[in-house]
Amino acid sequence: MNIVISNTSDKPIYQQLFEQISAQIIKGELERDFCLPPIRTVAKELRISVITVKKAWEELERHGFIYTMVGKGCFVASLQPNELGNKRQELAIEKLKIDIEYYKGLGLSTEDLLELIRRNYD
Amino acid sequence: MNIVISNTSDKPIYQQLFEQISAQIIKGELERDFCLPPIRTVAKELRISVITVKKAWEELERHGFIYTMVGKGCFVASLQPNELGNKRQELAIEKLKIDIEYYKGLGLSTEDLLELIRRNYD
Amino acid sequence: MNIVISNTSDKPIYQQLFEQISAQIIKGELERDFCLPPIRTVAKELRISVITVKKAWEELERHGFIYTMVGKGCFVASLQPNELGNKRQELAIEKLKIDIEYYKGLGLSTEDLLELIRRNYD
Amino acid sequence: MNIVISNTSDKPIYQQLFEQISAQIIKGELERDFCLPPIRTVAKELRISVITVKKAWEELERHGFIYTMVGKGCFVASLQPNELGNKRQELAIEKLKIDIEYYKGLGLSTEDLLELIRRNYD
DNA sequence: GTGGTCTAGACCACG
DNA sequence: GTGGTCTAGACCACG
Repeated sequence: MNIVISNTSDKPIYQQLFEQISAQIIKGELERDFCLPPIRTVAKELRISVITVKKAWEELERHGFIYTMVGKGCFVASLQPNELGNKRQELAIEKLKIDIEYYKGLGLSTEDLLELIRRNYD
Repeated sequence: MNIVISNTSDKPIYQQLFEQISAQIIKGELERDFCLPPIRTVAKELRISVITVKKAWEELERHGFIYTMVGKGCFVASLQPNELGNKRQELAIEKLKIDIEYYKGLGLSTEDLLELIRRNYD
Repeated sequence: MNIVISNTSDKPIYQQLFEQISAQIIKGELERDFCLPPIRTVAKELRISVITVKKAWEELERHGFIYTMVGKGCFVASLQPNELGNKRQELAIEKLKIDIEYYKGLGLSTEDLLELIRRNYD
Repeated sequence: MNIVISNTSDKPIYQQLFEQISAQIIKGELERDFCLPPIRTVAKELRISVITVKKAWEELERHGFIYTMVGKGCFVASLQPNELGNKRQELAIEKLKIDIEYYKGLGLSTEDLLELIRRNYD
C-alpha cells in the first residue's frame, strides 16, 4: 500500500486517500482480503488525523472496496475480476459525465476533445 | 448574455459565472467591446451577491476575456479569431491535464479513455 | 423541528438525529425547502458536538432527505407525496428484513408474529 | 449444535452465538441436560476467541437457558415445554417493543406494519 | 489492539 | 454567517 498525500492540493485529504486506495484495488495491486493497516497507524505514518483516515475508509466501504470486521481491522473486498473492471468504469464514467459537460460548454466537438487527449495523454 | 445558476451544484457560483461567460466569448456569442451589464444588475437578476459577481468578473479579467473602464463598465476584450481559439484550448488543456491524471490513475489506457468519451459524449 | 436526544440509549446520537428528522420529513411535518437551523445552532441547543450533527446531516443527504447549499444552509428536499411514501417503505422494509430474520430464528410463524404485534402495538 | 458465524455482520459475534443457541433450545433442538462442548473446543472450531464464547455462555446462563457445573461443563437447562414457549415470547416481545417504536415513528399504522410483514416474511 | 463514537476546538471557501 | 475540512485528544464495545 503506497500513499502520497499532498497538503497543498485543493483536493481534500480523505478524497486523495480514497482515490489512491480504490485505484490500487482496481488495478489488483491490493489483493482481496488483504488487511489494511490500522487506521491509527495510517494516520501516524501520513501525519494526518485518525478521523480523516476514517472518513476515507468509510467512503471505500460505501463503494464496496473494503469491508470492516470490528476489532479485527479493515480488509480489501473479495471482488471478481469483472467486478473490478466494472468499478473502474463506474468511477471513470461518474467523473467523465461532469468533465464532458465542461468541454462541451467550451464549444469543443467530440473530435476536438479526442484530439486534445491524444496530444496530452503523454 | 445568458446565465443559468445552479444553487445545488457543488460548483461555486462565481465559477459557474466564469465558465458560462468565458464560453460565450470564446464561441463568439458575445462580441468584442460588448458592454456587460453592471454587476449590481447581474446580481439582482440572478439573485446572488454582488461580491460573487465581482469575483467572477475579476477572474474573467485575469484571463483576458474582459477589460474594465473605471466608471464606464466592463467590456468584452478585443480578441482576434485565432486568439479566441487559443483561449479555448488554453482552458481545455488546463483542465485536461488534471483530469487525465485521474483517469490514468484508475488504470485506463489512452484507448480506454477515448472509447469511454465516444460512448458518453452523447 | 423537534428533536429529543437520549444519551443513555445505546443508539448513536447521529442515528437518533437521522431517524427523527427523516421521520418528520416523511410525515410531512417539515415542508419541502424548509431551511434547517445551522448545524452549529443545533449542536448548541442539543448540547452535542457539531461533528455529530454533521454526520446525521450527511446521512440525511445521502438518503435524499435534504440538500445542501454551501454558505446558505441545508434544506428539506422537494419530494413528491408518492416519493415520501416510497422513502417510508424503503426505510421500514430495510429494517424489517433484518428483524424478521430474528423472529423467524426464534421459531415464530407469520401468524405468531402478527398476533404479537397486534398485542404490543398499544 | 449447529452454529454459523458471520464475521462481516455488524452484529457482535457473542450476540450471534446467543441468538442461535437460545433459538435451538427454544425449538427443542437441544435437549435438556445436553452437555455443551467445552468453550475452548467451540472457540477453536469457530475460529473465534474463547472470551467471546464465554460471554455468550454467560448471557445464556443469565437468561436461564443453560446452567454450569464447575469442572464438569455447561448444560441445557431443564425447561418444561410451557417454559420454553414463555422464553420464546419473552425474547420476541423484548425486541418487539423496541422495533415497534421505530415503525410507529415512521408513521406506520398497525395495519401498515402487519401488511408489510405479510409481504416480507417469505 | 481494533474500530466506533464523540468532543471542543480551529481555519478555510463561499457569499 | 454558512457549511467543509481537519486536528488531537477521549472513552467505549468487542475480541
